[in-house]
Amino acid sequence: MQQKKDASSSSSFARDAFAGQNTSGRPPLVGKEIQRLRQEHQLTLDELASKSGVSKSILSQIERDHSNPTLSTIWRISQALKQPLVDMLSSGQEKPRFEHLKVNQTPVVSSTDGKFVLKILGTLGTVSTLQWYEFKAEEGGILESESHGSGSLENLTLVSGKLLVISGTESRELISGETLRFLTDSPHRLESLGPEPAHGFMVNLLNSNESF
Amino acid sequence: MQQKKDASSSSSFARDAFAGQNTSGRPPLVGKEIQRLRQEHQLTLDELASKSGVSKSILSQIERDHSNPTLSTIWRISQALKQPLVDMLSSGQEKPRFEHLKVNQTPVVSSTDGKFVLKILGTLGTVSTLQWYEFKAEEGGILESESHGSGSLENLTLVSGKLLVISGTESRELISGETLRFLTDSPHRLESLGPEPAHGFMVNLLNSNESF
DNA sequence: AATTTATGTTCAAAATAATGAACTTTGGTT
DNA sequence: AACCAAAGTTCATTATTTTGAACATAAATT
Repeated sequence: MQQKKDASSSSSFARDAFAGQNTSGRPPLVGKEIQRLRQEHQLTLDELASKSGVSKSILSQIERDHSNPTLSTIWRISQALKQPLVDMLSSGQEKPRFEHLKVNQTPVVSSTDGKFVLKILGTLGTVSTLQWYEFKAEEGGILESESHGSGSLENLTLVSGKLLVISGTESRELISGETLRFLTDSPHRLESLGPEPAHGFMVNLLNSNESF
Repeated sequence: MQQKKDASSSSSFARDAFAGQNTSGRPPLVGKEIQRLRQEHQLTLDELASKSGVSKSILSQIERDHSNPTLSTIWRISQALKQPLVDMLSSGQEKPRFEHLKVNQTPVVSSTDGKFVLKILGTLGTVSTLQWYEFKAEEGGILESESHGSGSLENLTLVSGKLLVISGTESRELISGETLRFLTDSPHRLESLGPEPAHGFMVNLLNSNESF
């Protein structure tokens, strides 16, 4: 008899996890989340094992965080549970927690030529992860932005006018009433095509560079 | 001499990746992305190895997708590169850059008398903690809402018209261009005072105390 | 060109994740 | 309670990742 595997594998995983120069945080513990999802789908370990192609024994250990799964293993599980891999990993981590907003002074930012005006309506989050704006731009008004960091998302709704949106190599044209959601992890640019002034709203989700 | 490791480990990783019942897709290939990030940070394999605590030999293999890294390994690398783990994984799988909602695809909610129209522009959060809207209400249009849960916050910006906001026992009158922020942990009510239609924008932060 | 230095790749061994079978536990039924 | 079936856990083995050292390759200096 050997009490080797489970007990020691568990502790060695923990050691492994904390190795290296990293002082803060730890690798995501996906066990709870996987178990939750599995139960939500009303699957037994055997069923998930056959769906995912991952053995039930390792599933059992992963759910209890007694094993340090391989990328391909996590991926196969996420596929079987129809859950984006990325969501599964981030779920264990901190959720955005909301804090109270400071008084809104509605600061205004405008392009150098004054043709593009941005009104900051609100900001939220400990690391300013969310901001929303109203914008007005006369014909030819341009707003150029740097990357907001990987994973950042911009949500544009055009109330009136015509707007050209360029992000990375792609571009879209928006007409009145339309909404566009796009990644802003690369420089991007908004241009009012006129003839009537563009007017709309924008909600930006900035990806904080927290551990996750 | 054995030509085992690199050659066969590569192919066995591939086999592994496609095993199981999953028919479509494949696990994210993080190699390219990791290499890109490392070079962006101007790090050598040795340097990244010492920063991350992951041996340089395995780094070399991971960058060439000759190994199927462990969750903790990827995590340590992502930490050293100051890159959210989740971003690193999703970078391989192309996400649509744009999501373009045409006018008629934007979900609309309206009051029974049709005088208050709410356009849902976007939602965010795995537990739907954030939503934003555009609204238009002709004179007399009323929107009644239940409590959104304690700690929930509503952010209203009025573009045009006049709006009466009642939350709990308090009430405020908003005129064009103003922004109001208030707690919605009790039933509340918006009323367009006219004569011109009220038009504005709303960002709601729902405080979800879900158990996870 | 030869020598050193820096960077990346492969090797052999050690560590551990993954597997299938055996075992235990849980819940329901007679 | 004894039995049974279903679900989860542990066991022994195998397959792979991970490691540190040796090796190879490229770049710079003499």
